[in-house]
Amino acid sequence: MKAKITLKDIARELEVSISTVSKALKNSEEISRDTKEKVQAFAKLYNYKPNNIAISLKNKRTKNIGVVIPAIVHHFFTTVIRGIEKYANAKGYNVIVCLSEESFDREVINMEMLANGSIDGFIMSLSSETQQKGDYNHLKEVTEQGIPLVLVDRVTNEVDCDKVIIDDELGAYMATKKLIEQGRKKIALITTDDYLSVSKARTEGYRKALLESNMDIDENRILKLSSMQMDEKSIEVFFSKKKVDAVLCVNEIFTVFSMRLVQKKGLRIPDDISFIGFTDGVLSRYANPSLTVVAQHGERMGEIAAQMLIDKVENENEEGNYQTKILEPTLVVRDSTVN
Amino acid sequence: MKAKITLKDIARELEVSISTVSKALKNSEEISRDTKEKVQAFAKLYNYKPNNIAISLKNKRTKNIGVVIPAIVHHFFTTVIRGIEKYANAKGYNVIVCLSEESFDREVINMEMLANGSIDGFIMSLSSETQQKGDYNHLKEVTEQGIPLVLVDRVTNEVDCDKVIIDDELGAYMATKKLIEQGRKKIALITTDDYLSVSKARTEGYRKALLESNMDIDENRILKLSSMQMDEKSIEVFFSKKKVDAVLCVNEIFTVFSMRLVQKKGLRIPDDISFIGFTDGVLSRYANPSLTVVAQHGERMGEIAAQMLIDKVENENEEGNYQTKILEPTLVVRDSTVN
DNA sequence: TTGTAAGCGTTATCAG
DNA sequence: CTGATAACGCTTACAA
Repeated sequence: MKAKITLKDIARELEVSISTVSKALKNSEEISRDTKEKVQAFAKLYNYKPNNIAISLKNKRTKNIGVVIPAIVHHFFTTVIRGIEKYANAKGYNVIVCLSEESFDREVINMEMLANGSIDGFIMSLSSETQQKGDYNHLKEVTEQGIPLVLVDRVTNEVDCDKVIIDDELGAYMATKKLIEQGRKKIALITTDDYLSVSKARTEGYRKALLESNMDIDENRILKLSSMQMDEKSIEVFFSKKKVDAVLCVNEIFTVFSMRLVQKKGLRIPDDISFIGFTDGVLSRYANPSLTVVAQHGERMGEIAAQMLIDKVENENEEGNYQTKILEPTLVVRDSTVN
Repeated sequence: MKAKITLKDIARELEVSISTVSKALKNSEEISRDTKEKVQAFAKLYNYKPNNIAISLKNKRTKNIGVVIPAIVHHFFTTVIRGIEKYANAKGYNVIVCLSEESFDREVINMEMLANGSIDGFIMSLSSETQQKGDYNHLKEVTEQGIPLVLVDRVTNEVDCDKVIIDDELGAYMATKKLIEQGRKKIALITTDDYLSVSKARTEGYRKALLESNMDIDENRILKLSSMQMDEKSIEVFFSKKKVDAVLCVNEIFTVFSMRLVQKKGLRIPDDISFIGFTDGVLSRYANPSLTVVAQHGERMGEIAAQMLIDKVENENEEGNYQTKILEPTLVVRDSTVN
């Protein structure tokens, strides 16, 4: 086992000073061609690589960005991470991922862990428990410390920082409009509790589209479920009681589960009943029939968030002056709606 | 903006030395009750938290573990990460995730980036390109440097280190046996190129089960696809040409896609044709019909890997002496097979 | 009981 | 052209 070699080691072996080695490796003008060659050759031979930690301490820059998200077994978040990784890596940054698992406490703990010097900035999406509590002190603290923060998808107005979201209201509006255009009269909405910022916006888009078409909103056709776990029972009860000819769901899983349910009852999709979901993931693509969805462009969101963050990290002058980037959702039409 | 406070700041304000502050905060016996109280109160007031980077430099321990995986938009890897996070966080470690995106070069770059002091150890799963090339020098290098490494799922014999895998051969064997027991005679296998360690093992399990039941192996019933992208065309061609009554696929996507295909041709699942896939993810759970799968217990694998790694990190004495943990797969029977 | 100093690996400033 | 020194923030012998 050959342990990592340091500047000191090189200096000792070559009988020069540490600073000479440091400069030589940086190809400094100050150092003679001779010495530089000697040092560089030696360094290459022993595969010298500067120690990141030491550099971080010196520069007060870690080149790490902290990502705190509620869950990772969700296709959407997975694409966001991918986008972040892509941009961050290209810029020489590493991504430290922490999962809050929808828990407020875990979110706080993770942030504190990272805020003590481990990262240069945060990208995060709020846990549902945090949104429910409405307690954002942990976010305010990091921003007050001057650590840049970018909120993605699940955001709040209570914190001043950069944000990247998609226009969820518009997405739901587009989807609902689509269903109306296809002549659907009884359009249901399966969503989660309103404290989730995105669900709330989607519900509004749904209402807006109905109102605009002079269709009345039947509150009985709106099913609100917990965002924490999959509540299959409630969905079953819902479909056994309500007669609807179209359904908009706020995520893939609700949609696919519902589709299977109504198919078992003998309904044909999209002939008897249409479905539109949110998130353009594998579930949608490979469902049977394939699912029409509102695509959220998670990867793009991740990239933009990373870009905004790294911008702030590298130009600390432009503090304040926060932006909210709103991406347009896209309707991806597949077989669960009439074409 | 109140920037982070350091020991130095506290020392200056309280007019004591830095080491006194350090000791006081650690409740050292050496320090008088008075001073300790004063220092601790002040520290609490200004919310002092030690700087992780400085501590890392001092201890030569980062409390970070590096995870390099081929992809994140794969349910299986996602569960592995979750398992790693769970154990690592409980032990006070952060997880730095890097994606190789199935590319050898990205794998190498990421590892080099992290190996220069950013992490205490690696958990990784080989990219398919790496397995194809068979070039493992980047892994050997880190182990030679004394950085602990745990390989997960996609492993190689060429590198001496801890490993966690599931018994893929057994999984495929169990699945195939199941199909045979149900009276299936023409069992197809949809897999990926053999250089992927897991695919190879699964193919062997499939063969073994057939041989054991004195069924002959029709090579035409084995379809090998690229592991890099989803090759829908080939699957379509395959099913248009072959008559089979059961299919074992090495992942969820192949399975679900195939199921939809044959359903469109009017076949009924599982009456006319049965399906078994690998990976117990959302796709399987919410497919129609729900999918019988070989569960790989990714989360458990992640936890075990994290445990093995942190063990090695914290007891560097027990170097060498590598183990390979082999988990048993489980057959999760759902509706795509006769029960 | 408190403080000084060295060290972790680098870089930057300044003197030689 | 080269090297000593200080500094980043912290810990820990060792002095005082």
